[in-house]
Amino acid sequence: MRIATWNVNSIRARTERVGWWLDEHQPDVIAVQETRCTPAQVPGALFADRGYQVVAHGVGSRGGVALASRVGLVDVTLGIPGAVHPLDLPVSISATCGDLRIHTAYAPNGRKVGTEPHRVKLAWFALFAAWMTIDGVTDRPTVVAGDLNIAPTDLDVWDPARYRKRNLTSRPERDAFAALLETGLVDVVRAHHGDTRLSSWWNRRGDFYESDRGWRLDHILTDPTTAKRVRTAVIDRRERGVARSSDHAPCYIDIDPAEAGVSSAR
DNA sequence: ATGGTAGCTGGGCTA
Repeated sequence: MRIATWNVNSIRARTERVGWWLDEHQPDVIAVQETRCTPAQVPGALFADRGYQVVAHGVGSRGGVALASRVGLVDVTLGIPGAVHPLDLPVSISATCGDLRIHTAYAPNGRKVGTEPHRVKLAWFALFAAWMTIDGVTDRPTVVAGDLNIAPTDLDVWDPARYRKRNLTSRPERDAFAALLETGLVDVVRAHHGDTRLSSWWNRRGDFYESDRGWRLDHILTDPTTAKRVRTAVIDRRERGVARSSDHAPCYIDIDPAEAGVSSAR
């Protein structure tokens, strides 16, 4: 089972690249962030022609998420149940795909430490973590995949000292990320790459990609039992270097089948 | 510390 996540920075501008990538990498489920369109504007044939069901959430030209699956797509929840302004953001989708509970999110960017958008970002993380607990992340095979807009450690920033107190890398954001993990989730991409520096996003401006000045903002987390079944975890940085592609690289994991007779419930 | 680009939108904002 292959689960992918990709911030495409406009699904309409990226239809050709996403189609190529789906054909090449054949994910069973793909979580998409920054669709930058309404659910009705998501190009349906992109997914339907390849056998995927798709559900989307978002309000228009900014943000927006989608979840596409060819192994089933049921029990869908858009956003976080019960969230109220300013935390009722259309930035997450939860659904059951085959035997996996999948959550995708495009976390608020936060813009700048100390601002109102940054406070909303931190509060949204607390609420999202609570939603993960309520939905039972440790009770069934679960994957959380998306652009969480946090570089969780110094290994996830090209120049940690330069950005230590800045948006994406600040202490409060890293605490928020750690609190999300404390609901019972494992950062399986980091777990598969040891202490190597990793990036999933490179600023389009200047030569950030060419000089490998990037940040790891896109994440795939699983419950501990599923984490043991993860065979590979890949950040497809090559795709970031292709003409007319997104500023984020696609990421995916391959999950081995559960052993017969071994329950994943704990 | 600043500037650089891309996308949506039809000027400026967000990332």
